[in-house]
Amino acid sequence: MWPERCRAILVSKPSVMVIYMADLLVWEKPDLNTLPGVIKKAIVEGRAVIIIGECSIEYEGRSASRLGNGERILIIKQDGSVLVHRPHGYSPVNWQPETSVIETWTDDEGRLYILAVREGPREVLSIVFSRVDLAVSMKLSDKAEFIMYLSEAEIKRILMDNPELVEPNLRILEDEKKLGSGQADIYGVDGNGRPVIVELKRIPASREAVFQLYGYVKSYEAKYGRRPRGILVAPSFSPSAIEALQRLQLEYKLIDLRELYRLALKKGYRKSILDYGRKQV
Amino acid sequence: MWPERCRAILVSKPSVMVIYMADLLVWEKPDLNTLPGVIKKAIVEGRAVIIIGECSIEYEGRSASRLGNGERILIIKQDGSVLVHRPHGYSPVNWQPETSVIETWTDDEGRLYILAVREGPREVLSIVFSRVDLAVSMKLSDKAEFIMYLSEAEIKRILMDNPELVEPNLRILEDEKKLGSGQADIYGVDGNGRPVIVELKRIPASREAVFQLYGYVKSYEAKYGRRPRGILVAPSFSPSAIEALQRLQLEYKLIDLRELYRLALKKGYRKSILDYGRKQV
DNA sequence: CGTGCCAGGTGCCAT
DNA sequence: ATGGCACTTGGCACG
Repeated sequence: MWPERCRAILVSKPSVMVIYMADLLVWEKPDLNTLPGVIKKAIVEGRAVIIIGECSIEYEGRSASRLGNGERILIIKQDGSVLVHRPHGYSPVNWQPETSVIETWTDDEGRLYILAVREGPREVLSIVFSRVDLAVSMKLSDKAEFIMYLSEAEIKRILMDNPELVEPNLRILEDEKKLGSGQADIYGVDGNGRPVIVELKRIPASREAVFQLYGYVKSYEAKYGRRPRGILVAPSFSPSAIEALQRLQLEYKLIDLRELYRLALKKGYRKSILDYGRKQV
Repeated sequence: MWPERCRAILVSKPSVMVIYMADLLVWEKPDLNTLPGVIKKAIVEGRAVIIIGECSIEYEGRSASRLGNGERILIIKQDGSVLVHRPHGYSPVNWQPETSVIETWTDDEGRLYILAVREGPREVLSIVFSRVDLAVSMKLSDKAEFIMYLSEAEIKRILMDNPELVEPNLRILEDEKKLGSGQADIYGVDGNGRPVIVELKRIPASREAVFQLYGYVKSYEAKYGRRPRGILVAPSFSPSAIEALQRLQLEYKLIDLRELYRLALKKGYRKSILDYGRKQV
């Protein structure tokens, strides 16, 4: 049933085991009393910890939550970030961001307490394990650079190199022009010398985006005494966005992300992976 | 150095091991060729998989990204959701939501490929492991109910039970009144019979919240021919929010989340955990 | 530190 | 499916 190169070891009752390798330690069915030491040592040495077992959770901070007993995966990273994952879904059910300080101990009944505390705002995450099936401690080395394509920043770069994609004869004057409390994505002048403010969205534009653009237009008008054109650039527009655009006398321009991506691919000589596993027709 | 109840086993060269328990299997330094079978079997049986090792990642979908070799933690959950975590931070560096379909194989050079593909929108996540230190497969049982306190929904419930916290003599008429494209949090009438629209924020209110409220007020006016009062209720207000409130002739009301939480505690007989680990003064 | 704003935002619920 | 919006949003940049 299992690949033949795997050996299977049946462990019928709780036991404790450490497999020691270069930088990975594994405890199977550990005595919970040993884990506070494991966790503290890991944190001191910059190691990450994974604990799999049955726990209950309380959180209190900006909000508050409670979760009864269940089997979950806990990850404590080197920087103090904590994640608790249930068996389903993308999001952790509870977590603590990286600035948290971790305390851990066991009580008389052998339960393992893990407390992740963060200040400003004060938030407390309390995890109590009644049973641990597996604990792993590891030092991860990961120095690779993460490269993101098609972010709003990259789209803006493409549009600023090719302003005719927004409007013919548009001349870019300024990137991230400060206006009022925020900053306009792109500022320039059109073929008739009229100032143009461009707000760019890489996702379908909602009414919020229109208000954002409107705020820049109003700030510009208040500052320079001249009403600029305002153009919302996005791959699509919600009905409420279009209604608001018309009401506030603003313009909009569709962009085709695929087209922009082809442009980026051409410039960067990158190969698409989107066809992986696609059904052959 | 380690707690004395732990046994340490030194593994000097790659080997393959399975620890079999009720519902948890562990492979240490597995031959990568065995892992596609492990993963496929896990998915079929509704088990989650954790793989720790060195991998590179490509993603393409709504955006696109690339990440070179590094040591990471991969989680594949029962529902097809995939998370890849680097050694630092709260967020996974790459992921795939729960609807993804997972394919996995190895190539001639023994590298492990894991492809998570999602449709609508089509997104492809490709993970290639060149080395795996640990693989875990487990069936997690977690039926507990997650209870969230102090969400906006709970705050609204408290305010609707105690409308005087918003304004004396306020009478609530409607919850989530549909107005235009969105819906106002609370709708009622004040002591003088004038309609009141309340927009509630559980976080510091920004200018966006003011525009949101303004949209509801305008929609109400357009629909009923009468300008209602608009009250923004929040724990604090940004300067730009206050400026916008005054410009648009809207009102605002501070709420004290702690006070509301005490109310909720009193009703729910819950005990705060915020004092855990706080320094004694 | 707060303020503003993007994010492959995610999640929930509505039509 | 799309729209509207809250979220312990997280994350970054900037003053």
